[in-house]
Amino acid sequence: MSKYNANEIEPKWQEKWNEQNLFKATIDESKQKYYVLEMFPYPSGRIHMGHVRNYTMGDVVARYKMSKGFNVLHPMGWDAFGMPAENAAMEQNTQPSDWTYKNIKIMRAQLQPMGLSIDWTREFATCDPTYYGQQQAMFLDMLNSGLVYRKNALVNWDPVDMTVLANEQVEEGRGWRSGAVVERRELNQWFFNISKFSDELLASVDNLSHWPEKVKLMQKNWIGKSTGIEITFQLRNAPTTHSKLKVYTTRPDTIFGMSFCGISPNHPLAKYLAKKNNLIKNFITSCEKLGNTEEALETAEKKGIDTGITVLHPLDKNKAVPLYIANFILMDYGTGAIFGCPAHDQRDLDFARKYGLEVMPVVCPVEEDENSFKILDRAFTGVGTVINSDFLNGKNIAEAKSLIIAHLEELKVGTPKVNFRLRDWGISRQRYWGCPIPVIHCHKCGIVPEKKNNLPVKLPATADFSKPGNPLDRDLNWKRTTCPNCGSESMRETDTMDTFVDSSWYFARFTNPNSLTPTDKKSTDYWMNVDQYIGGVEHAILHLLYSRFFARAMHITQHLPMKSKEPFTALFTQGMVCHETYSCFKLTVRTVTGNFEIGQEIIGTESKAKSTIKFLIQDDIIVINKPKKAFKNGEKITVTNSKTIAVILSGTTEWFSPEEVSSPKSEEYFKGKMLIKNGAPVEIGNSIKMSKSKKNVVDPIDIIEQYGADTARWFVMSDSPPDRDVEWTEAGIDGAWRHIQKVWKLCSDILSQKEIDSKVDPEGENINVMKLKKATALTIKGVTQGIEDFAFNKAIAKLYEFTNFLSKSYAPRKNKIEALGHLAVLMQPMTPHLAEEIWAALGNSDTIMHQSWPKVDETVLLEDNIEIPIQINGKKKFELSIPRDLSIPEIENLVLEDKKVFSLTEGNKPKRIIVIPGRIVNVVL
RNA sequence: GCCCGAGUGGCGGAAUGGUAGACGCAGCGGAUUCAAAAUCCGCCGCCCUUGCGGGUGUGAGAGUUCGACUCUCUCCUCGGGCACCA
Repeated sequence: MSKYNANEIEPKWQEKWNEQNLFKATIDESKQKYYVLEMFPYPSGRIHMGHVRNYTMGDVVARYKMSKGFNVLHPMGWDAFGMPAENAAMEQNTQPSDWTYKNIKIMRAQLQPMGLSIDWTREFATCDPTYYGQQQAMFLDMLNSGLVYRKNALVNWDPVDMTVLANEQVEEGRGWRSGAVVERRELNQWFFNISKFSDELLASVDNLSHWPEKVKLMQKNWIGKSTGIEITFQLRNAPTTHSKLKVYTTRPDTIFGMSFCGISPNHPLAKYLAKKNNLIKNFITSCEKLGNTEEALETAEKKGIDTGITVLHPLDKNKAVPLYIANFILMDYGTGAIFGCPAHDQRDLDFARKYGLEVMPVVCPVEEDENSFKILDRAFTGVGTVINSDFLNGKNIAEAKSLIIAHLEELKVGTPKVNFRLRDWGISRQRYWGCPIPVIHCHKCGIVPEKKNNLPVKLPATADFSKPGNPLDRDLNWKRTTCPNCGSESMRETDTMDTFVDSSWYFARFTNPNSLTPTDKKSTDYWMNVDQYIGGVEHAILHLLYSRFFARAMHITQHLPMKSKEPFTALFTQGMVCHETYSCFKLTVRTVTGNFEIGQEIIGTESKAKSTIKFLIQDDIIVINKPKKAFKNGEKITVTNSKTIAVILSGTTEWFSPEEVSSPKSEEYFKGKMLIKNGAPVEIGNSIKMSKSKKNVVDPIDIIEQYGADTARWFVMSDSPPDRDVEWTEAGIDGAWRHIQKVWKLCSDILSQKEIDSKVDPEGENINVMKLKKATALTIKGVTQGIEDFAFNKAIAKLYEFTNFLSKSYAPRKNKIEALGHLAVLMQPMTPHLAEEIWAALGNSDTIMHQSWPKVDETVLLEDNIEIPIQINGKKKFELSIPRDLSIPEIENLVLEDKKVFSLTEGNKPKRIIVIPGRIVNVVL
């Protein structure tokens, strides 16, 4: 046997697996199914380390479950619609579909060498008409069931991508993909009625017992349930069409502290007033412009305009407060109107201070005196006693709330109400590369659903990207059609669906990707739900919430069984793959002459220079404004002209990839890393998520070519817990590679060992066999537990331990061979190729995949004597070997009679002795 | 601002009320080698001690307990989520 050559061995086994169709999943009612799914990739063109980690985790689970006897479904597909394909089309003069399918081909070829146990016969891309046609069919069913509707709505408009974004896709006022500042526009849009399920989606989060708490909490917060009351106020001096104002509040207990009311600039009353009053009109216009930049959003001042209308207090006939239009009130939450109680709400307080409105506290903190309690610049939002509030005085907040709600209800001016932060899901996108919304605009019949027989509504094969905007809208050939209802000339809907729709049901489609309906009952009944779903935490809200909604909608439209309302039984969110970054600070400099010492700290003499200049060096000048690193490295560089200094005019950070840097040959130069091309020292930055922009990427393909898939798989699973970020290091991957070699060498060594060893004492041999059996049992236990708990790093630690143990064992050859077989089976989920190779070397002709997971032999774990730690006053002093099944009093006696204990206690009688059998003994003095 | 989570050797981490530092990486010493690589053996928290051994130690401080990395409270630092949601 020779060195383990992954490049030969891995493809060999992959071919054998394929020949035998080992991973093809078929319904078998006699076996228990297990559906493991990793979030499918976007076909960007190359796989990255994040994929390697994600798919290795899924593969470990899939292979483990297979060997546990489950009928495993482990599919793969492509989340293939979306903007990058259109951008590529624009930049490279190609078509989105060509670009996408080419990328899929490349990425499939890149995934294949990883040796994943995937049923590739189920593969599909969401841009396949066979997939999105079924999506359109479901859309029609959902339209029919009232789960889809169209409305005129203020939407987030991304001016760069020229499309609408969902609220969830706007991050800090910018488009999640383009980064462009989002504008508000009013457009006619398609919506999924996700908010209809707000309560249910919220409530059933608690039943997701195998989801990370973190994700559940994020979903809960996102849905954002609040309970309160809707109050109707009478207005005075208002237009007759708007004599009443509805306001939503969660703090009706503070109603006696009301000092103004406010409505959103988009409120119908505001719009009405704007028609008559230019000041109001201008104010509203300025509000729409405001809040466009990120800074404006953060520091936006509370502004308002007095409408001249007064609001009557429902419980205090003498009280009337002004009605403002205010920029901080959202139209799409509650009623778009509020009552302001400045003492107990920071926003209201800011507003009141600005406009000189009354601030009267109505809740007094317990430790304060109600007569002297004053609100300064911070609103009081804590608990306390109600004051200045008529019949509510002296009550606590909860009591006051229920009293006032009952009272307002009795007066018929209030209705208890629950509100949610979650809005309906706007899915219209003005893009080409997405699933067409299958409806037709007929000038006679209005909006008419396409007939199911005519599905899929296919995208035109090519699109024109020479102009901005939606190519579908310009493609009259495609757009023109006849009304399915009356046959008259009409136009297709040119909006396509948000790509999150595509990924909201792909897991269900995998159960039968060839079905002529979205799903079929037999397949979903058998394969659903996803038993283990694995992906990035970045999808904690959007994708996972949409999928939960879709599963419900699919149940209502009879595409999924009742049991699939929560489609993902267990969820695991893996951490990112990180790498340290390498950068140089590249400067534009102006040279100035002067008498300066090298290394001297100087102040920039040019007024344009913003920062204090630290040092500088040499003709072509390296100036670094982060001096620590520069200085350490300073010795290496000789300054030729000490009169030349540089003044920083501007600087940019330039990033370098790991391939571009190396360590200096001798550490005498400096510790750290340098650029290979010119020896310049680089600044080593924190380890952060691998990203193209920071260039801190390691290409999985290079790694697999160099070390093999098993090494890469082993490395990404070792060391770091899977839910945490893992740092990719050269030393780490080398270590993994050495271990693979070591296991293979161990296999060779054991097999080439002679059948020995007559010299060995029979009793000694017996002890070695027992030790090996015990180690085997402990390893099986540890690895099984590790995989079951998603603690792959611990499973791997056990395998390291066992390998080391086995390589030092003096047990006879036949026992070692048996142990080696166990090692191979236990390693199979992580390093399947190596496992197969060992299994074959041991003389087996069948694949190791058919080998079932070993069981722990508990009998060998029981020992007659156990080592038990002895503590004196809670501090461990030494260990004592005692017979396993002694009773507590027997242990006590044994310990008290022990010489060491006697000397440590100096003969004093212990106050107490605590015995935890099998664990510890604590002697308390 | 609000809500979560995490802080353990030089590094990744293990131990979730009972022996702190499993396992890996890096480092150090040795064997092998003409030499190197590879491999193998040993050491490896910190302080004192030639050694035996002792002390100390899980972000800081208090508390609960026979016993705390683990539970409670306060604080510090880092990471994440949400952010005019009335």
